[in-house]
Amino acid sequence: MLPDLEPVNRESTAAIIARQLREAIMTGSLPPGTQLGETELAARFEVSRGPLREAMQRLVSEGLLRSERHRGLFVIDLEPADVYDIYSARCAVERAAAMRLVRGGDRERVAGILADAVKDMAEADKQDDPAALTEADLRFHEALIEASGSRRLARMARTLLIETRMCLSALQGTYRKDYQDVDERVTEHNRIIQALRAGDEAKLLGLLEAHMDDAVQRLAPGTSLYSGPAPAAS
Amino acid sequence: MLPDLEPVNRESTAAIIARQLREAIMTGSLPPGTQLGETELAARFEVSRGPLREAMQRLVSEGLLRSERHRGLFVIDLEPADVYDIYSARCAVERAAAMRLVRGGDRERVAGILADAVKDMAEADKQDDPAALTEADLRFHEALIEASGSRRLARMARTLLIETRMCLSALQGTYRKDYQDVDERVTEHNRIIQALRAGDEAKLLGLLEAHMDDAVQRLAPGTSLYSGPAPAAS
DNA sequence: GGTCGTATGATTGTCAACAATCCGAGGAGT
DNA sequence: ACTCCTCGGATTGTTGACAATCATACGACC
Repeated sequence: MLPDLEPVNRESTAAIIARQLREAIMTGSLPPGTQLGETELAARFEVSRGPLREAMQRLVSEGLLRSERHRGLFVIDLEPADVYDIYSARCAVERAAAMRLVRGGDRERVAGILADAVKDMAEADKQDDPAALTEADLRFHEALIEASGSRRLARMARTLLIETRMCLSALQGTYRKDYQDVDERVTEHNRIIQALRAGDEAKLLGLLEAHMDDAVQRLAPGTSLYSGPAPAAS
Repeated sequence: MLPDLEPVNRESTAAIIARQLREAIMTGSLPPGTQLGETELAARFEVSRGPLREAMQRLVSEGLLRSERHRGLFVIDLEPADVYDIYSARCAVERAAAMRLVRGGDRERVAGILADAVKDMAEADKQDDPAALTEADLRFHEALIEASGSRRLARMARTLLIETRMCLSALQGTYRKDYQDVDERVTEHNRIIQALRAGDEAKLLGLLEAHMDDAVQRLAPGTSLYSGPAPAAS
């Protein structure tokens, strides 16, 4: 009779606060190493310390915060080895998502969504807006995962994409100088869409791997997904 | 001067409780769908509801608990589609771990650890102890991930292995009847070790995928990693 | 001068009480 | 018999207060 209406299930306070904290960490409002003072944050969110602590525990279990007992919670700081760690994990997750899509998803619909993100990337490039470009880039990958329909891959990817943005912020200086390659980045994404449309799984996965490897080589010169983790693996 | 002594960093109460809750969910002491009454659990852990709630929020963010506001927290219940979801995610994670190992790990040392787990599997088989066999099986995969040295892969795998055990418990009936294939399972694991020792990445990854696919086909007859997710993908 | 001990302030960890919401039983009305 | 309303018990959500721990500044002592 009525169109399928889903159960209400309102969001818990901890979930809302956790989301805002994630956003703050991702955008750099809470830079790596920052201590999260409970009193101050609780006042800012206009809640007591209870719900705030619950939210922070979520981020601890996601690996975005590190806890030192009786000392406080700190935003994790990324070491060089984390670049490889993050991107190899992303590669695994996005590979799996792509496989699901090719093997049983609505490829054409997804390709359209992805194409929108790439269009935004090109737009951001034309307007010389690096922040918007990064945002569109991440949205591309987020959409790819989302479209796979896997709750678990989505949850993993969410954290990994936040950490990716943290990497980019931390290495912003060295990132800018390679900025001329933005055309190539757009092309890479377009080729991925093309392979998805064609249903060419081998090519799609290969392009994804190469895409991740490119990023690793840009962010951590001298290392590569194909040459294995750095000696000081985390 | 002194041998490298690491910072103390004691475990938080929430972390301890969270670990015990995970254990209880994994072993089936808290079956899927169970509501976690705060008063009762807090009394059992001999803490107040505060730390307990913090611990439970961790499990919510890991996806092991689902939260219904003003109603309570429940152990997730696994639907048929989750089998594919879990195993495809596991496949991705373990693939990535295996790649790291082949490309930059101490293959021989790891192979030894894995061989121990397989030996325990064979032992459990001889004594007709299915619980011990499952435990050894999971320890094999846990060790594989652990040896990869990736914090992120390890975190993902921890949750996935718990969910794997939940699947096995839920489908225990249909699992037992295929029990004659235990030799084959041991052999599969041994072949994986062999490929790892040889450093044959392509073979290693292929064996891992096949291993996961076998499990999917056993647990959810008619579906396969290679044929794509079921229509009602979660 | 340098090191150790001590006190002080601030922060985190924990708890018990209060408020808000949900669920079920019971009864009135049709 | 069925529906709706209401009420009571139980559970969750939130808060402020208290205890424990940590970091820093200051002063005593060698």
